Amino acid sequence: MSNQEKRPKILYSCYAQKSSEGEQFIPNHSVGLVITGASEIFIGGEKFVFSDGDFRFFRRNQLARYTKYPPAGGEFKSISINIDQEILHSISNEYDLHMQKPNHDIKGLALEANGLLKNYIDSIWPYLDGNNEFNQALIDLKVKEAVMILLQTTPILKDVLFDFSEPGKIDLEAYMNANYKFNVDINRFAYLTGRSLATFKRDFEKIFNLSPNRWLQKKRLNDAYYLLTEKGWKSSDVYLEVGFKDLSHFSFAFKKAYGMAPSRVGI
DNA sequence: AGATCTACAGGATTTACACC
DNA sequence: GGTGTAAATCCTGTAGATCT
Repeated sequence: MSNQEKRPKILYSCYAQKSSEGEQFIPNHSVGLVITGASEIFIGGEKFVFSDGDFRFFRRNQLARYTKYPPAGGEFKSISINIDQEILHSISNEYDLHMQKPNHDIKGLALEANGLLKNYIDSIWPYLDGNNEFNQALIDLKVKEAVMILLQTTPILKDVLFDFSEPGKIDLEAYMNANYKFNVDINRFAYLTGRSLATFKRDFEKIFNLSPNRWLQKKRLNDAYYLLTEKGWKSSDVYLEVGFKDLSHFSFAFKKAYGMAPSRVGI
């Protein structure tokens, strides 16, 4: 029951803001290029830095926190190609390619900027402006081409690309403590820890004695309390940092938990 | 301006029940 | 036992109003 969301397979991003931060769930393997600007990406304790002309690969099923920096007076530009499971399955069947042994060490990779990749990206350009005008089969071929180039230039990725396993039942306590700041829904946490929604909630209750959302909010409010009292942050800076989406709800929840409004706690 | 409160839709949790 | 589903209930996220 992996929830397939509709996202374009070939994506051109362009940001002019001073620096943009965010967090994102990466559902599919992706390969791409930073055209101008720089980006920092944190995935599972690892930090990746990419800038102009760097090719990169990211493994699927990961939570990432990123910051994009446009060059002085310019825009951050990048291209990424989403490699979905369907296409990988068909390549696996067609060319009899299979994973030898699972490689979980690779979360992301800087790829060598060779001629194959450069020419491939050049050939992608026509696909970027005409929105949905392109035949799906044509786009699928381009994604397929990307996979073949990756296999040719970076053979170790074979054990990542053709790893079709779903996330196993991993240690819930460790995973949640490492990733609770990601403001993603419970369904996703359940999938990423290898459980159905029902089992996830039951296991969660056993370990933490709280339902997932209550525990998440307690954790986040705890962090907020620390930042407000020890670090002297303003509540308008804190609420996003700890994973709340809205200042009004943050102050409401905070007051309910600590008995006073966040702006009064630090004093 | 930032901070707080209120009301409501939709998402999350609880409860109950069927399956193996 | 452990597991998935459905309905009722509860709660969070959100917009807009109000306060400081």
